[in-house]
Amino acid sequence: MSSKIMLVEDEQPIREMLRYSLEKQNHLVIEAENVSQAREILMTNRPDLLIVDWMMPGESGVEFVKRLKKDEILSEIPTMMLTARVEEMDKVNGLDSGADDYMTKPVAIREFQARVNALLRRSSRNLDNQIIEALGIKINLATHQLSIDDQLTSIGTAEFNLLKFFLTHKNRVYSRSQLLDFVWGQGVYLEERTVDVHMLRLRKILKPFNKQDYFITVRGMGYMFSDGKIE
Amino acid sequence: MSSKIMLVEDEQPIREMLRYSLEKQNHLVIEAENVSQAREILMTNRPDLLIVDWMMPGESGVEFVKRLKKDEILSEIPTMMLTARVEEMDKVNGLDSGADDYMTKPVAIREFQARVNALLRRSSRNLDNQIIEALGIKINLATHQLSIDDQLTSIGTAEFNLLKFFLTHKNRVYSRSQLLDFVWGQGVYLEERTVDVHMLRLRKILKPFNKQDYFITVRGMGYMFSDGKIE
DNA sequence: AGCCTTCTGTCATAAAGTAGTCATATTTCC
DNA sequence: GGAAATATGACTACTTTATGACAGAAGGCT
Repeated sequence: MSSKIMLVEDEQPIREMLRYSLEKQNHLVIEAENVSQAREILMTNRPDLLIVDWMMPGESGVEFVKRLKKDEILSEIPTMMLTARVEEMDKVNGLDSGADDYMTKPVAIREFQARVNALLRRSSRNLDNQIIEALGIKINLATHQLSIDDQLTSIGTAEFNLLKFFLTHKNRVYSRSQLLDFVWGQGVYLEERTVDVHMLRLRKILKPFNKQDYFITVRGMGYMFSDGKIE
Repeated sequence: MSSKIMLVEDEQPIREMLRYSLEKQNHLVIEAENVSQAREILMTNRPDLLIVDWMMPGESGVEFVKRLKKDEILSEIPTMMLTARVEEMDKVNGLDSGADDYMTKPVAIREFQARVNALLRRSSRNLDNQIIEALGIKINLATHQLSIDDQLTSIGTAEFNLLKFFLTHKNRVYSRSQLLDFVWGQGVYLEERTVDVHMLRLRKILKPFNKQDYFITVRGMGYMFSDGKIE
C-alpha cells in the first residue's frame, strides 16, 4: 500500500536516507527542510504520515507538532518524531508534543520501516473496522451500509460520507466550506450550495424514519447534527 | 461564516483594500494603524484572526506577534504576517515570529482570501468550543444556540452577536457607534438607530425570562449589560 | 463495447426568514 | 411644557435556504 509521507528534517543526508528507505516500501515522500516549508506544503497537501525532526534551526519540530495537533484538520495525521539523543527522549515524552511515536537518531532502518508501517496501519484500521451509531442511525464503515432503526437503507457515497462526518461530529455547527473540506477533502473546489443539495438528499433518506430533524440548518452559519441535548 | 478579523497595518490604502476584500467574504474587520492601537483593541476584543504588517513605524509587527505568542490567551489566535518584499520572507522564516502564515506584498487578493479562510477554518475548533454564560443567559458558540435558564430559545444572528458581545463585555457602557464597530464591524455603515432596534429585539427575547432589565439604556451614552454587581 | 441505471454537482426558482429603516409613540430631563 | 433621546411597530428589500430539474460522470451488466 502506498502512502504519502512528509519528511521534515533539516539535515540533508538523513533526509536522503529516510526517503530512500521509505520509497523502497513504495511510499511517496515529500520533503521539507524546515518548519515553514512544511507548513507551506500542508496548505495544499495532506500526507498520511508526518516524520518530524525534533531539533531544527528556526522553529523547532516540537513547536510545529504541538501547533499541528491543535489544527482541526491536520491533527488527525499520525506523526513520528525524531530525536537526536536518548536524553531528549524524556523531554519529548514529558512535554507531550502530541506525536504518536518517537525514534532516536541514528535511526535503525529496519525498526524505522516497521514503525512507519505500524503507524500507517493503525490509522487506516481505525477508520475502517467500525460501526458508528447515534439516535438509531447506524453506519458500517467496512461495508458502507446504512441502517436506520435496524432497517437496511440504501445511500450514495457522498451522503454516506456526509452522514459519517456528522455522526462523528455532533452538536456543532459547520459552515459549508468546512464541510467541503472535511467531507470532500481539502483542495476540492465545489460550490457551497452543493452542500445544501446533499443535505437535502440526506434528509430525504432519513425522512421515512423521522430522523431528519436532527439535521439542523443554522441560518447564516451552516449545518449541524444535534442529538437534542442542550449545552 | 463570519469571523472577526483584526488588521494591523499602517498604510491606509492597503488597509482599505484588505478590508474590502475581507468584508466581501462576510468577515467583520477591525482596523489598527499601529501596534499600540492593536493592543488597545485586544483589551476589549478577541478577534478570530490577526493580520499584521511586518514592518511598521514604532513597534514592528514581528515584535508584536512574538509577544502575543507568549500570551497564554492570545497566542491561540492564528496570525498572518504581511511582508513587503520577497527578501524579507527569509528573515521571517528564519526568525520564528510565531505567525501561522505569511504573504508578501503586494498581496494577491484571491490568494489572500483563500489563505485567510484556510486559517480560519483550520483553527476554528479552538475558538468555537466555548460556552459563555451570565445570569442564566447561556450562549453556545459551537451550536449558535441560546438557552435561558436552561431553556432553548431561538435567536437571530444579529441579536446573537450583540448578545455575545455584551456577555463578554459586562458592566460598561458602549455607544451606538462603538457597538456598530465591534458587533457589525468597522466600515459597515448603518444608522445608529438600528442598534436601538436590535436592542429592542434582544430585550424581547429575554423578556419572557425576566432578564431584560440587565440591558440598561444609558441616556445620551448608549447601552450596557450589567450583572448588577457593584465594583 | 454499448446500453442502462445511478450518482453528482450545478443551476434556476420558490420559499423563508432577517435586517435595516422609517414613522410614530413614549419617556426623560430641565 | 417642550426639546431631546429612546422605544416600538410596521414595512420592504435583501439574503439565505429549500427544492426540483438537468447534464455529465461513473459504474454495472450483458
